[in-house]
Amino acid sequence: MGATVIDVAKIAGVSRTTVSNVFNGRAKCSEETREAVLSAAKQLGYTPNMAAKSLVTNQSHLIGLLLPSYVDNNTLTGSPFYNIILDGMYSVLREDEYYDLMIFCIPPQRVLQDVSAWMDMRNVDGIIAVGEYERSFLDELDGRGIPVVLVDNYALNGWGHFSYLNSDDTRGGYLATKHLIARGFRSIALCTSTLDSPISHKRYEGYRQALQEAGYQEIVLEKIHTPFEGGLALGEEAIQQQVDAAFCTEDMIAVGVMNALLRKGVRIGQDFGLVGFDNLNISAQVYPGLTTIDQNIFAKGAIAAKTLLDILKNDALQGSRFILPVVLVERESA
Amino acid sequence: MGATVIDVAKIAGVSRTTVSNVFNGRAKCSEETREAVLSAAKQLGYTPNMAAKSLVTNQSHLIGLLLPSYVDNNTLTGSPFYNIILDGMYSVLREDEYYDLMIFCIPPQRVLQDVSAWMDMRNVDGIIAVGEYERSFLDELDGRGIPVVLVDNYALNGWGHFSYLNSDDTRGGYLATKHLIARGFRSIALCTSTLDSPISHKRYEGYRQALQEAGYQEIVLEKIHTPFEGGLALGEEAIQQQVDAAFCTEDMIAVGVMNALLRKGVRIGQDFGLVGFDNLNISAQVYPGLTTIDQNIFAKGAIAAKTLLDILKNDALQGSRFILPVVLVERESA
DNA sequence: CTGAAAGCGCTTACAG
DNA sequence: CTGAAAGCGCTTACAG
Repeated sequence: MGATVIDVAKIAGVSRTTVSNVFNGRAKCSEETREAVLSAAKQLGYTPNMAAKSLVTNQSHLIGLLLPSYVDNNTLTGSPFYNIILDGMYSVLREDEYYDLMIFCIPPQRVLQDVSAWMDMRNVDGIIAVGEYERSFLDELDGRGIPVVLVDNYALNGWGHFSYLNSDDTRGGYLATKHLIARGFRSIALCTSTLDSPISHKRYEGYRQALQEAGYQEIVLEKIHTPFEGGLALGEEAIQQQVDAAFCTEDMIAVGVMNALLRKGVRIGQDFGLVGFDNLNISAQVYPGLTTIDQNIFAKGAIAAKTLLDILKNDALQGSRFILPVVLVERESA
Repeated sequence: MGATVIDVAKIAGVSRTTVSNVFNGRAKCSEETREAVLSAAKQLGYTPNMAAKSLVTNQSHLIGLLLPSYVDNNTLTGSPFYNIILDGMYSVLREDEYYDLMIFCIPPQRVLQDVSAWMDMRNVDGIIAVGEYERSFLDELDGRGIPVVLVDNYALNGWGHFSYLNSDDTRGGYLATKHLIARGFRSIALCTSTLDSPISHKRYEGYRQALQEAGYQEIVLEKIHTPFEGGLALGEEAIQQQVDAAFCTEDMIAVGVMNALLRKGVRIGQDFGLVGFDNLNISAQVYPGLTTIDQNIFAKGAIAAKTLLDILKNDALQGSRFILPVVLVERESA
């Protein structure tokens, strides 16, 4: 609130250097000195000022979290995915009170340049970036020289400061489609926003592979929109095309499809098989429950944070690529 | 990235004071000097370092956001409420690139003392606190001398640095219950986690008032749990008690109740009337759609942020109390 | 309209 | 094991 290292030094009867040393465990010092400093600090309610500390050490202990934009600008609201991944990150950061997260939601109008200036201004020690970004922006990120953890980004290697974290998207698509086939469905559509997104494309590849193995035909239904609303439209489409099952590349799309079908009186699980991807809370909350691919988003957030912290503390190397396993969670929809 | 005020001064051929003046619009200066400084800054890619700035001005341009704990520690995942309110806050902060948010999720084990030290360390300029807190912690918050905006907190007045933001919870409870009565339901339960929470209690008061006016009996069903799981149990309870309608104090509870009832073959909307509170996205995504009380959470977040910024800029006074209107959104569940 | 000097609260070689 | 001194990048009276 006000006490500085000088106040503590005065009361403890030592120099500021010693106070600093005690707090940072730098130089050895006698046990008495240590205790004198600590008790003086406690008495004064002393807390080191990060701004001052940051200025001299050039470490802000701040992590920048980059989140992609959404159609309607409300990144967080758009999908529960972000909640969960944030909770995962905080679960790790909490144990390391030292590091704080600063979120940069990047809406379409906000030029990436602004974001860059922002990171300069706050002097972030590291970055976690979720989703896909322009190549030139990635170049710039890498150019900062600080560690970056990329989550759900399928950019190829070649940068020195990036580490990658993905789910096994292809396998997820494969497992989902295999399950629908095993359940006896024969006309299985893929419902997605757009296959232009690398992540959707990976999931599509798994879908295609499973269909090929079974000798079935692929039916790709795309609809660019916010996930739920897109799903609503895709549900109508699925009925028109007379497919009897769908693998959706996101749970929220599946929830939209389900809603559209229930409205038409289709019995989900019997007449129509539906599998999502993510295992968001909502997939267990709708009725009938949604069968889906669990990608453990919470762990993803935790691992992203852990990876970055380890690199910052020189406990890990940059450049790793980590792929999280996925698993099918069977509920009532297929 | 590296350029300092000195580098800029050198290139522009002026003193650091002048550079600082130009950037902060402090003293008047000739147009030529201004341009020289600006172009030098641009050339060098200069961005003022917040840590240094903060150290001398004693303003961090950091806002601390306090979020309450959840049963399972995963604050954000627990309810989509937080997404939306965050989006609302960011919508305001984005226009004011200068301010950043730092989130403090407060799980049960994290002593409030730690949080306090944290705010000291980061030297936050202001605080937004969502939910209820211990009286002693509120005392301490007020004692910091920085502005605090309390959201969904029903603590009484008496502190000098607090401003309050609430929804019209009582009216919401009243509207919801009135609606169920008008729909012809006669045995209307209130489903909630606990009436010990002031916010639930306010909603309960509206419920009670409406019932009294109609001469109906109140039936309070409580279940302390995460909202959805609690709702599941409350749904069972509602069937046993043979009530024919329920007003739930949160949408997520209502979603749980709905799930439990659908599972028993109850036709929601016809056999059973259900009204929630919040108007989360999920209330429009489940089938049948959930009738609910809209409290415009996005606006709540935006207003909270705006209120704090205005106070920080001396454009507004502390101590205001703002109550947001609520409105009933009719869907299919009642 | 512009600049020299002091200082914000801390850490970091360096000397003792 | 401990301390005096310089310095991190900025702003702020104050003088001119």
